[in-house]
Amino acid sequence: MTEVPQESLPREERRRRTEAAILEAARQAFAENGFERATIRVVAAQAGVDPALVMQYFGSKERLFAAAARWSHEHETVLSATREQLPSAALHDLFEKFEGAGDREAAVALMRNCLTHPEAARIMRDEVMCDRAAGVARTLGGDEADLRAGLIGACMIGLGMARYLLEIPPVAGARREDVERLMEPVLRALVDPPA
Amino acid sequence: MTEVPQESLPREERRRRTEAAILEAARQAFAENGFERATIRVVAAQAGVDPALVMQYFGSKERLFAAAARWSHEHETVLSATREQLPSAALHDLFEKFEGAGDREAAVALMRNCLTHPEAARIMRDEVMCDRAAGVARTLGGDEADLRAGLIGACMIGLGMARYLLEIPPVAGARREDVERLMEPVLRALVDPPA
DNA sequence: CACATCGGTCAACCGCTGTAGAGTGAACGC
DNA sequence: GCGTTCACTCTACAGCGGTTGACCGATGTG
Repeated sequence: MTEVPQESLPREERRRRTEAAILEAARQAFAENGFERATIRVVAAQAGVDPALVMQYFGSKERLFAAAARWSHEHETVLSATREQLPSAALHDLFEKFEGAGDREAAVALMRNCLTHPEAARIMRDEVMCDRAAGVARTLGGDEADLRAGLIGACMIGLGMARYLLEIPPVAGARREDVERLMEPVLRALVDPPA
Repeated sequence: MTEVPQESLPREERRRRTEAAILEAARQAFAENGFERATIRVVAAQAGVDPALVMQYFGSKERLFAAAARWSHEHETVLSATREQLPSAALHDLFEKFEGAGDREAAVALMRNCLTHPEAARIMRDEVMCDRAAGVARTLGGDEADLRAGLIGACMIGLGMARYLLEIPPVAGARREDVERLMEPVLRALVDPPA
């Protein structure tokens, strides 16, 4: 967002673009450096704007973060998947989130901060994990469905962090298809636990 | 570490106890609030000591963190396990680390900060994951051994974070044996990948 | 006992960062 | 055209937090 020229645009459009520029800069900063190390001043500079304007638009750094770090549930397939489809659906959702077209930065921003920022932790626990796990548990059925669904979520968290945030070489460097092929049976062991 | 009385102890012993008190307070603070939110002042107060003394002992907040957040590899069994034992060995190591006798706080401190603190990320990636994964890969053998070992690590990271840091209810509240029983076949799917 | 040493404290500095309030010039409605 | 509105900027405040250097009193040593 290095200075998009906004000369003589209608006010409404101007406002929307500025807000979008700030949000994008914020997502990038929060995703890259984490909440604490990301400063309003850097966000503003990246958006080509005065720091005070960020406050005017979002009120506080906390609220800016809340607006920037969203976990979009659209295009997710895991909740409408059958037992059979569930493993590949879960993997597909993760890949799409981080390698697909949507705003990957927002997801990274949330994930990067979920261990150190209270609100990010809450969203991750309640909205991303618990709600979804409850739906998955219904699909699973059988004994300990809640725990099995939670463990599926845990594995997905681990895979996401290892591949996209920690960037552990063999996991981050592998081709998507290879990871999918190897992980599918892993998740299946939680869908259909052996006796 | 609320005020251990140290009247009239030999200097050397006094020094050791103070250093230990600071380290314990630091581990707790870093584990609980993360690097940025943990302040030298709070650490010092918790250790019953002046903030300046912390600097005198450790030089800087960075070095204090490096001293506090260690991932002890002692008592780990995964590297000496056979293919057959590997899944339960990995789970055993994780449980022992976080529920066993050793200093759990140091491990939590490292894990909590590995997404936002550069040095913590480095340790997690290089020392905790890569080195161990290389050993595990040798035990595994076969095709894509490195990737499979990395994915085992990823699952362990996910399990650890979900259970001990994010505290996702079904995973955090489950009994250790139940998690072990359900996760063992999960890891086995990476040890002996189905054709 | 006198002097050096060392654990420990006190007070202060200084840079950074979130935040607030007044001000400015261009777009808008009449 | 003209006053109003609104996006936006400038400047400044205030608190926090890492870090420092001078200082103090007890412990050790000859």
